Amino acid sequence: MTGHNPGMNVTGHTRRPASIRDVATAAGVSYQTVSRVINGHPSVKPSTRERVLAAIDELGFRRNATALALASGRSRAVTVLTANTTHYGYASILQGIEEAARAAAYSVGIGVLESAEEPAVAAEVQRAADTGGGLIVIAYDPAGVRALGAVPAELPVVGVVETPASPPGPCHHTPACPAAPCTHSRRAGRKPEYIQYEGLRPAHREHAPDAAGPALRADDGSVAAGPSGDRPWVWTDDREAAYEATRHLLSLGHETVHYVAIPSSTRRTSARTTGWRQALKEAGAPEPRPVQGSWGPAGGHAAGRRLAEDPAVTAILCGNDDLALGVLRALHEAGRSVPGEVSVAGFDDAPHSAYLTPSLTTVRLDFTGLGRAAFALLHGVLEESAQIAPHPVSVPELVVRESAGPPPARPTRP
Amino acid sequence: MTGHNPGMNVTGHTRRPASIRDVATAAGVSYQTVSRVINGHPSVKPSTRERVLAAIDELGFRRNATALALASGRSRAVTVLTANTTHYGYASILQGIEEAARAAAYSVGIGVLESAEEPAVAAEVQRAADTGGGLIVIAYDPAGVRALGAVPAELPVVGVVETPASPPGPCHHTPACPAAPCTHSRRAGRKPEYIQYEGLRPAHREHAPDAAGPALRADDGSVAAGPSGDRPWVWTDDREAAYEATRHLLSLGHETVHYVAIPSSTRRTSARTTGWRQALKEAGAPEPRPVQGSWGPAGGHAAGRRLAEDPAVTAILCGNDDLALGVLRALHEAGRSVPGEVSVAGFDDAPHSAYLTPSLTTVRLDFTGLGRAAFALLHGVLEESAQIAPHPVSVPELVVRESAGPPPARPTRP
DNA sequence: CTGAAAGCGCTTACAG
DNA sequence: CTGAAAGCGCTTACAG
Repeated sequence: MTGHNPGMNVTGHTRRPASIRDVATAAGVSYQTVSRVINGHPSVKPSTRERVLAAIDELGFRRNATALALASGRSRAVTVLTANTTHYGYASILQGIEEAARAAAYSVGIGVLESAEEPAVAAEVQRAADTGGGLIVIAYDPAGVRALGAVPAELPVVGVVETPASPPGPCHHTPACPAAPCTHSRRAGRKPEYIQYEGLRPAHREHAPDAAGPALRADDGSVAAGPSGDRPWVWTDDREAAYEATRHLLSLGHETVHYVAIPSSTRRTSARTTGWRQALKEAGAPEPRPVQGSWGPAGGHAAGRRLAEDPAVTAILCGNDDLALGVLRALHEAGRSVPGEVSVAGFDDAPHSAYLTPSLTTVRLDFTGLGRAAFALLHGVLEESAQIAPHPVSVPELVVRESAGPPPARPTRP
Repeated sequence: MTGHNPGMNVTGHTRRPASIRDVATAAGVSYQTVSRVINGHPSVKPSTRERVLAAIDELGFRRNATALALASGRSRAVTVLTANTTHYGYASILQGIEEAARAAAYSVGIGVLESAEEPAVAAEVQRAADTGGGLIVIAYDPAGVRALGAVPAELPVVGVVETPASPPGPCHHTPACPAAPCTHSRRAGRKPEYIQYEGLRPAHREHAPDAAGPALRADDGSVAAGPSGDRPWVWTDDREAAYEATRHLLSLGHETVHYVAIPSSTRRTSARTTGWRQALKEAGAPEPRPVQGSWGPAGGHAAGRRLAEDPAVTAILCGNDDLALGVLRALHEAGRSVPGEVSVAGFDDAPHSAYLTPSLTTVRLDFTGLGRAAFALLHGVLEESAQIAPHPVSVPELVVRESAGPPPARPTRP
C-alpha cells in the first residue's frame, strides 16, 4: 500500500488494476509463470496455463503497458510528426497510419510541428522521442523535412517524403553487411507508384554508419544525399502524376498549361512542378512561370486572379484541389467560364472535388494507403518478426470530370 | 550491462541515453539528489544544483517518461477517442486538443472508433486506457457516445458532446462533499456558448458514487441522465446556432425552411434539428420532415435530389457544410438556381465554404477552441495544481454569403 | 516445466 | 540539505 493508490476501497472492490502478482496469487503460481503465460511462452504445463488464464479472466487483468515498455525496452507505439493534421493529404496519411497501427496493436501519438524554425523542430522531435517507440514523419514541407533530419540516428523512423533522395532504382545489396535485408523497389502495374526502401535494422547500423547506406545507392552507382538521409521512406510518385495530368490537358488541345504550385518541401522545385515541366518540354509547349500558391483555397484564389487577367491562359494545373477551388472561384469572379474558356485540374481528389460546380478533374492519390505502407515499414524495422507484406499503394489515377475540356474554338490570343 | 542495450559502442560513444545515475556520478552526488533537481524540489543547495544542472547539460540527459509514469503513476498523456479524424469538425477539435496539450507538455494519442458495435468500442476504450493518462472522447456520434459511456469510472475523461445531459444551468454545490470544487457554467457574451462542468476529482469520487453527481443537477432540481453520465464535458450550443440560422432564412421571406440532418449521436433528435424546429414553431412556419443525410457531400447530394423535385422548397438548412455542398450540386443538376430559386445554408464554416460558387452562408463554429477547452478541463482534473483558466470558446456566428437570399418574387407553389 | 533474483529508470517516504 | 531503501509492474537470464 503506497498511500496514493490503495488496493481497495471501502466497498471492497479492487481499485488498483490487477497485476501479475495478483493473478499469480489467485492461480497459485509464481508471477514469473504468469509472465510466461501472457507472453505465450511454450514451456508451461497446460493445466497451469489454464489456471492462470482463468485467474486473468476473473480479475480482468490487463498487462501494464508502461511497465512492459520499461522492462523490455519495446513499446508498441508510433508517433507521427507532421506540420498539419487537417489538410486532406496529411489527415488521410494519419488515418492510414492509425488504421495499420491499430491492427498491429500499436498506440499512435501525434506531434504537430507548428514552426519550421530549427530549435522548435528539434524540441518537437525530442518530445516525440521521449514518448518512446517509433517515429513517422510527414516530410512534405520544410518543417517536416527538418524534423526528419533531426531524428537521432538510434531512433527507428520512416519518412513520408515528397521525393526520394535518389532516383528510384533497384537496391544494391551490400555484401559487407549480409544481415541487412533490402527490400527491392516494388512497382504495381506499369507506372512507378511508390517505392519502399527498407532501412538498416538498428542492430546493423554500426556496420554502415555512413550517411548513405546501401539502400540509397542508385542505379548508376551514385550516392544520393537527399532530405531523408539514410532513413527508410515511402512516397507517391507525384512527378509522374503531374506529368500525366499535364499531358491530359495538352491532349485536349491547349497550347500550354499554367501551373499553380503548392509550397515545396525544400528550396528545390517540387516533384509536381517537375512533372508538369517535363510534359511541357516533351510536347514542345511554352513553359510559363509557375505561380506560387499555398496549401489552401485562399492561395489559389490569389493566383487565380492573376491568371484570369491573362487572356492567353486556357489551362491551369493546380498543386492540389484546395488551390483549384480558389482558382475556380477567381475565374468565376473574373467572368471566365470553366471549362468553356479556361480548363482547370487539381491534385489529390479530395472528398469535395466531385461535388463542385463544375466538378473537378484531378489526380487521385492514395494517401491512406501511403500511411498504411509507412506504418508497415516502421513495423518491420521495429520487430524482427514482423514481415513487411508487400503493401500495395494504388497508382495515382487521373479522374476526368467537368472542369477541363478543349480550349475555346477561336483562340483568345492575338 | 543487460545485453540487449549495451552502454557503449565500439567508438566509445554513449548508446544508451543517460540516466539519473549517470548524471549523479558525473556531478558527484546521489541519484536522489538528481531527482530533486529535475523535479524542482526546493531543498537543494544552490551549488550542488549547479553541478547537477551542468552534468545534465553535458550528458544531454532527458528524464525517461516511461519510468516516470511507472514510478509516479502520472503520465502527462491524453488520448483522444473519435470515430473520425478527417471531417472538418473532428479534425479541428483534434487540432485544438493537440495545441493545448503541447503547450502543457502532454503527449497526445489518438484512437479511432471504427465500429459503433459495443464490443469493438469497449476494446478501443480499453486500448486507450492501457496507454495511461487521461481521455477525451468526441461523442458526436453513436460510437463516441458509447465509448464515453464505456470509460471505467476511475479513469479521468472529458467528453466533447453534442448536447449536455441536462439543460444548462448553474451547478448546485453539494455541501456533503466540500472538497469537490464545481466550476460554474461560463458564458461568453449573451448567447449560450459552451458550458464546462468540472467533474469530481478522482480522490472524491468515492463520496459521490451515484450516477448523477452534483454537477448534473439541473436548475429545476431534476437529475439528468444523459449520454455523458457524470463525466465533465464541453460543447457548443448547436441548438442555438441552428435556431439563429433558421431565423435568418425565415427573415429573408421564406415561408419555411427544409432541413437536411447530420446523423445524431443518439436515437433522439439532434441539437441542430431541435434548434431548427424551435425557430419554425416560433414563426408559425410549417414544419417539413427533416431529410436524413450523412456526414459527407454524397449524403447531401442524395437529399438534394429529392428536395429539388419539390417546387415548394425555397430554403434548405444543412447540418454541415459538406452536406450543403452536395445539396448545391444536386440543385445545380436539377437546374434550380441558388439563391435565385432556392436558398441554402450550411453549418461549420469549413475552409472551402467561402470559395464555393455560390459561396456558402453558414454558421461558424470554433472547433479548435472547443478542443483547447476540452484539454484544459482534463488538465484540471488530472493536476490539482493546474488552474482551469476560463478558456473562451467563441460564440457560434452566422456568416452571411451568397447562397441564401429572398425567395423568388412569385412563389412557385400553386 | 517452474521459482527466486536482478534490473528497467524513475519517485516516494524515511533517515540522518 | 542529502543519502540509502523500497517500490511502480513488468521482463530477462539463471537456477533447479
